[in-house]
Amino acid sequence: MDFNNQKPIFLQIYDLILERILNHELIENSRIASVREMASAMLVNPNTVQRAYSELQAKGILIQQRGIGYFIAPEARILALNIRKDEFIRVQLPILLHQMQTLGISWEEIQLLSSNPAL
Amino acid sequence: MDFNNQKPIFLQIYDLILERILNHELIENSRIASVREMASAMLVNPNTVQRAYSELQAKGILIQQRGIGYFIAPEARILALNIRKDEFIRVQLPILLHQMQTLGISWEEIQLLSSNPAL
Amino acid sequence: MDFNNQKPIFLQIYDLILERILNHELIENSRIASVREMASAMLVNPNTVQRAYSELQAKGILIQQRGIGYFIAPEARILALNIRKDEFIRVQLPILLHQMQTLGISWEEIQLLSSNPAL
Amino acid sequence: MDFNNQKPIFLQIYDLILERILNHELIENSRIASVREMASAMLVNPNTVQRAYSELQAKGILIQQRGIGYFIAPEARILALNIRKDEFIRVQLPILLHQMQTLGISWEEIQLLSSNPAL
DNA sequence: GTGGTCTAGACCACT
DNA sequence: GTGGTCTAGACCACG
Repeated sequence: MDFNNQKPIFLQIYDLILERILNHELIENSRIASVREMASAMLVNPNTVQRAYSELQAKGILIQQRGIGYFIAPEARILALNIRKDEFIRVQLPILLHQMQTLGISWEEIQLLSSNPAL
Repeated sequence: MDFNNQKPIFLQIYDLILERILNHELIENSRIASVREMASAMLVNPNTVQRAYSELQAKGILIQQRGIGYFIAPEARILALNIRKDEFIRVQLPILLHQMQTLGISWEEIQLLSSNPAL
Repeated sequence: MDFNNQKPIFLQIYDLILERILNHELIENSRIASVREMASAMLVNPNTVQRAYSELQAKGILIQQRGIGYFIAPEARILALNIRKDEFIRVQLPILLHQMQTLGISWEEIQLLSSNPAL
Repeated sequence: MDFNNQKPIFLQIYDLILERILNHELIENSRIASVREMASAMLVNPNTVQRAYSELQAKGILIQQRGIGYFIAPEARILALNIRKDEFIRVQLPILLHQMQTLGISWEEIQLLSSNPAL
């Protein structure tokens, strides 16, 4: 967690969970840490975690079981992939292309820069 | 101007001016519209334009001549290019690479997607 | 049982039993499954079933015979009908009427929609 | 506002605004009271109003203009109507039909009850 | 124990 | 002034 980031903490948590699902660190159908557990693990207020969980539930990534906790949805990974991929194509790719054009950078240059170990 | 965007308006103006300099729509050494002119043209609060101009001045893109107005710096275009390129390499490229990895997208796929006319 | 529903599980059980009495699936004066039996049949915490039974007992639908179990009250069906009908007229009908007014839906429209086989 | 209601306050506010748009009490394109104004008018915490506004924004009913406030979206009324109508057909109508069946109530009876002035 | 909501009060960026 | 986020702490219903 980066508290000095401009990105809201609840979104950082949201992204972190998405990432962990993609990484297979969080397994479908398994239970995820309770709101309170996650909050104390991340040194964050439970409300903040709650908000991240709610958004994930709204997207179908998490499923709440009353009085028990949140679970990773059976189809969470594919959903997460689609959400991320969709956002990538819809938002980030156009920006990338636009920048390449105005900055006059070619695909060759980018791939060259990408092989820089410092990244 | 997209006022329903999450990007601050002053940053949108900032980017717009940078863009216009790169496009040769704004010529080095020429005068740029006054804060008030720009503000009324964009239906925006003058404070907002002021902030964009100030940031551009801090980066050396604009030069203020007291009592006269703001001018495009002689070396504005090359500066603008460097600012953008630097930010691209330092910030955006690493994110891009990370996403490609977690989403399992290859350069070939990206270039394929990029040729989509909808973008 | 729909555990991903916003309706509390104990209420779902409560309604289910009422429904079965109205359907003649549960017969007056007969014994209903014990709390533990019902709980394990429904994969639910016994506390949850207990609460449903208690509410039904409070309304006179179930009768507890200590050490033996719960029984469907002799007049359970008529009671259930009245409870439901009363709640319908007191609570649901006014809401329905209000919605019809603000949404501009007429009785004819509703009856038309109702004949939709998808419902 | 009914603080002793089981329905969350933020949802009550959400519904109230929807209702006012349908009633033409809130006009499209006009500004709605600021979060703080609404909060003090309703004797409620600003966070609670904030949440209601956010949900309305997510549905396209409200539009935020940075630093200025929230506005009723141009197409707010039609959107509100659709949201409500959709929910009515998807959720409430099936329940109504089901109840009519189990309670043995006919359309004639309902319309008779509906003309009761006490409602 | 679980999550859901609310308040009070704070700090921030933006207009 | 505006909204957005966060914390701390409380209370509630549910299992």
